[in-house]
Amino acid sequence: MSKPRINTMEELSAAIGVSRPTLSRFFQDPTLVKPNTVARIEAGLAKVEYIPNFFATRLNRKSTGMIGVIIPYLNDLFFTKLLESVEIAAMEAGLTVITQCSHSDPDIEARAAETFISMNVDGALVAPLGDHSDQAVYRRLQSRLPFVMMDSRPNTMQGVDFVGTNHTQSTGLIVEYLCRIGDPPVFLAMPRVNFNALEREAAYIAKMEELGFKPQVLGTELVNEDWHFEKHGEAVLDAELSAGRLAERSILCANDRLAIGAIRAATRHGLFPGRSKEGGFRVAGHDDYPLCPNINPSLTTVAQNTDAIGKKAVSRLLQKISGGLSDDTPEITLFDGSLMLRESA
Amino acid sequence: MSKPRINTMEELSAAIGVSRPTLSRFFQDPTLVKPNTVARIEAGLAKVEYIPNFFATRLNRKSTGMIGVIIPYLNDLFFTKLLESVEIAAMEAGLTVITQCSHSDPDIEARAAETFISMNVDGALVAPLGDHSDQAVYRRLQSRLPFVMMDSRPNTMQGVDFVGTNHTQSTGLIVEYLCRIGDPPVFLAMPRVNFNALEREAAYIAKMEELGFKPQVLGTELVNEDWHFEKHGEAVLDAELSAGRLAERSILCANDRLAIGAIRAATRHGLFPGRSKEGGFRVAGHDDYPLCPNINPSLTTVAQNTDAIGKKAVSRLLQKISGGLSDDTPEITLFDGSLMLRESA
DNA sequence: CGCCAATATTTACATACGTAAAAAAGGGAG
DNA sequence: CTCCCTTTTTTACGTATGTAAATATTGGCG
Repeated sequence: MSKPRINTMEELSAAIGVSRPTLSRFFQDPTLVKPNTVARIEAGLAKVEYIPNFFATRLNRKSTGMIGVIIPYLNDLFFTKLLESVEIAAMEAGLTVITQCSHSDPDIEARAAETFISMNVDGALVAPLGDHSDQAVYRRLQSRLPFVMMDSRPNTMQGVDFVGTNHTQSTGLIVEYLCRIGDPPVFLAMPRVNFNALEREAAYIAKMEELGFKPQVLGTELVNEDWHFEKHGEAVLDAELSAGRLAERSILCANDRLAIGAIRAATRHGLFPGRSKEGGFRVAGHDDYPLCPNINPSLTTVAQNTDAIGKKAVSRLLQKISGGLSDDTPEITLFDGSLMLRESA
Repeated sequence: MSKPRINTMEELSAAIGVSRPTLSRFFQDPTLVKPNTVARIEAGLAKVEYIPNFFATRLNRKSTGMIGVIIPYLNDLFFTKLLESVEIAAMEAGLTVITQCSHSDPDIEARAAETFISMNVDGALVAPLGDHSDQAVYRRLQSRLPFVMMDSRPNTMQGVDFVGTNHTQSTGLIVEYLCRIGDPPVFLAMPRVNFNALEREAAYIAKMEELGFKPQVLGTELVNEDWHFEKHGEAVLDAELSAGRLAERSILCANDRLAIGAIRAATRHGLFPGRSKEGGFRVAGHDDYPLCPNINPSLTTVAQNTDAIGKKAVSRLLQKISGGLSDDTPEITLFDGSLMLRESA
């Protein structure tokens, strides 16, 4: 059952009668070794238990075959979807992904960056924490590694490669839809924890003005710091409804989690958002959170293409790693959002 | 702005006039070096940019200070909460966590295990994939590393350290509650993707029989493999309600995501689950998914103590790593669930 | 001023493997 | 059988650090 365990290539070399450098080449790429020898090595490996040491193999290589990924939160299905897309794309490219989560803490984010540097990762992918994270960290990563930002981008980081959503388009899309089908929406803003919050808000205002409507933004004051979006949305809408406002309006929420809270507040006030009845009370969100189709009513929203963002971030990082770029102009890729029409608006 | 970059301890030694072995000890623990020298080193470090190489530092140590964690899914807030708890506990213990996600794929899970072994991690924490994962992988990890399983445990892995929830207690608790306040519940089972599914189902049956009621289990046939719990719950309940059954019953769902789907099906049939009206239609879940308080109606459920599970798993692993265990009897720790009374039941 | 203990440095070797160059072996063609 | 080319082995050094032992230095104290 349990084969003899061999710890080093040296021992393995002695055990199966093939020289260590040949073994080294074999483990890097078996095609570098004659088929005859490959067969001999594989026969030998079948009889013992040996795994090359991860650290030792990477210590003296120009490339470690690893990339570092930092995401700000784990308890958010948006980042989780993004991470999944990144991990799968990286795996297909043969890279080992080292993931670190900032857990809402800029210090942890900074430490993660140092860890990546000390690991000699080939590159780093970062979804930033928000406006309270230390941007020196990003600059430092950028100066030392192939580096791509995802999802949101500090406005002081213009010179960096970035992959995200075109919030002007995506927010504009749903504003236009809401205005076309019914009353122009008010905007339930999210706490300004990151830069997308401001972009969406600005996009809402711009589109409303373009259509000749007066924008109205609610809930910009930060209720709490803890990303309790649902509670925030619920509290803001509850206050409005209690004051006798908004009961016949359309409400565009800056993200789906706010919308989930808003719907809950509405229901408690006896309102059931929906697009069935023309012109009535409606709620829409942004992001296409995985639970949107399953809540009551299912949430009309605009989907971010997390899959495309993750894939593109990895492929762009690979480009920068391979270094075959004629110019090093930062590339900004923004994917369009797509309308997900469901019951709530 | 940019300090001279120094890549090796050797260079650093030359640059600031302190011997390399002293620097080595300094980076491992500054208290091993005289305060005077510490000050000299820190003054030197302030003038240059240097980070010890992660791999080199770990190559020749008995302990790498790293633990590997495998979780089966990323897009599930339960695992995400568990991972968060684990990461924070590990961080407090000064460990570097290497996280790998199986992405529903036993092959990926197996590869992750090999990666951990090749990295010489000090120990591994695994939340298994379910009944289609290769249990040889777990045995292999167990034979080579301090190893603790979390969340769910294959019944063929009895001799392993395990930390999870006492499903007999937790499920019993909510069954007892539902029976006490209203009609005895039917059980909406989850697709049998893991071993907890069976435990909860068995616990439901046992408690019902203990209370003198006839158990009734629905939805054991696997609708899909993809953990689309919400769709499964919705489909099963929709079928029942369409057939004119269950409209006045209480429904205990094997987990909250099923319950979310069940509530959606109910709402579409004009039913609004709640405990306000005694004895009417009710829906309850299991796990205390983060969104439970925010859906409509908010979901009555029984909370798994993910925080305690994560902390305990880490501390148990640390015990095994330090090796100060008089016996090596596997330890099974099961935390009780706690009732979260909300609107739905 | 000299001694002792604490600390630092020197020296040397270890970790597990990558990599390059030179030497040896093997295999096929003539 | 010999030559030539390919592949493998040998040899040696490199990667960045840990660690142990011997030696040197330092500081405090009598």
